[in-house]
Amino acid sequence: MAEIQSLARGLKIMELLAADSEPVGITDLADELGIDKSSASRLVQTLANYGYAEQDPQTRRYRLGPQVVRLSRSLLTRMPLRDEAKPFLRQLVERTGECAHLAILAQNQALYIDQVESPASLRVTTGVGTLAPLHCTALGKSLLAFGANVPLPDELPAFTPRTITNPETLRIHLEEARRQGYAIDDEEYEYGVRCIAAPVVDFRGKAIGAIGISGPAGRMGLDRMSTFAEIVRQASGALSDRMSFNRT
Amino acid sequence: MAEIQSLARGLKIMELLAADSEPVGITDLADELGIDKSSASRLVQTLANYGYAEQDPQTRRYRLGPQVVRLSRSLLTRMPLRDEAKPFLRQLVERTGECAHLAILAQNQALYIDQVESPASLRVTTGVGTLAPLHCTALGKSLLAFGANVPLPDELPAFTPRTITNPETLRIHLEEARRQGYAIDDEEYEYGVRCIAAPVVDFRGKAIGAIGISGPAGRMGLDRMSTFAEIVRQASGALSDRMSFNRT
DNA sequence: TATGGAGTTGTATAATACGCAATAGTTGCG
DNA sequence: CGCAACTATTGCGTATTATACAACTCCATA
Repeated sequence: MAEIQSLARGLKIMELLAADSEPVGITDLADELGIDKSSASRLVQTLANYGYAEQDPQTRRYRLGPQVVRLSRSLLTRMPLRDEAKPFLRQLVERTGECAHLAILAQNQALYIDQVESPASLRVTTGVGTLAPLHCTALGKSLLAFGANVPLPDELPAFTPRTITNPETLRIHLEEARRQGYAIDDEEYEYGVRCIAAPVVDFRGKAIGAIGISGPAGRMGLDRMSTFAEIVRQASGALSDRMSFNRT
Repeated sequence: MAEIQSLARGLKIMELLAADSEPVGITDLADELGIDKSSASRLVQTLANYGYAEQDPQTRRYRLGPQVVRLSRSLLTRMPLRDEAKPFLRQLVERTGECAHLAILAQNQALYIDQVESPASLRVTTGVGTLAPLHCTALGKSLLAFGANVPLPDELPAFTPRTITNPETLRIHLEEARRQGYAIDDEEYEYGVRCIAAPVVDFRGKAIGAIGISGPAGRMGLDRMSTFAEIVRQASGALSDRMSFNRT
């Protein structure tokens, strides 16, 4: 596991640039990485040469460059799951009136890779590229419950009073989700937001992703949850079938 | 302009991974960069360690990793222009029934950074992260005509018979766009697709981006173009006003 | 005008990434 | 079924290359 130091440092710089909402100065970068200013300067200049960083001409500080957007698109458009899922996401919005999302597993979190927005003016959008925890989101739970060899998170941080923080409770909860074929997030991640999601499975029945809907608790009343769940489950099933066909 | 070699090589590898739709092997990477296989292997391993590359367990080949999606989102969400533009994009879709797009200048090309889809089943979508040439798209022409110090492209490749390939013709065309306050793409980039776009300008009147609509030529008849142009111009003007206010 | 802070550049050193060669693992063909 | 050709990975000595230190420049501020 030989690691190229200067490449690793460059990647870390990109992450620092991404983490800070304000442009970052060379000195800060150098301090955070524990390297000299000169090294940081040259690394970030190299990033800038290739469009991965950008220098604010005024402040001489650096922020992320537009090249990362291109790479992201390249990855997303080459993802068969994403293409196949799109019509189902649209269908979900049409049938439920809520925003629909598609996520995959990345770094042991749920990575949102597509979204179709609801026409309602009050809606729950989650930008493409967002990472969310597995234990308190409907998409995350679907990935947990139906994924192959997905370990339970070590920590179960609480985001609202309803977040499940006990591993044993979560285990039972996931068991339930497996039985039902779908997972629910009942204001466990964000106040006033409920979600329903179901896994997209491959030919082995293991999750390669998850799709679901999110909406304000007002519209996603508990009485309507089972109806919505059925709609989501249908869509995820049909999408899973399509994905299995694609397997060579 | 000292460049860190191994970081540059790592970035180039990411671009190669992005360019190929199929996963790429170490040997190919090494050949294309003109370096040894061992170096390529170690570089791509480092990328993989940080989530910027992923190894297909079956073929041992590499593709882009999910980390780039995160970086992209981080960049896009921190872009004030994008937030401000969203309602105007929605408004454009509402008023014209066509897809609306937002682009900025990146690497002397038009980089699409947001999109709102039309509800019509026949629609012209351009994924976020797409790069398009400046000389034959409405958004690109807007950036060219109203940008500060944007050089005319050296080459004007033809994509359709209507593409403007003569620099002098383009110059006059841009002059016209400047006078009108908007730019048109009349099937110059893609058959059957017409676009109208106008610049988003800062307090100096220089373009920081452009918004516009794209639709099938059938619906975007030449008789309706001036109506649509007025709608786009209004939206871009209002958005420009908002962006000027934000300037400190 | 001086001063303190920023980022960039010059340079010698030594760490580091490099290429070569050998190994291990896989696919394909006879 | 076994050999051959190809793949990716690892060990290792060398020299390139990235590094840290320091000098320098550019700005803002006092």
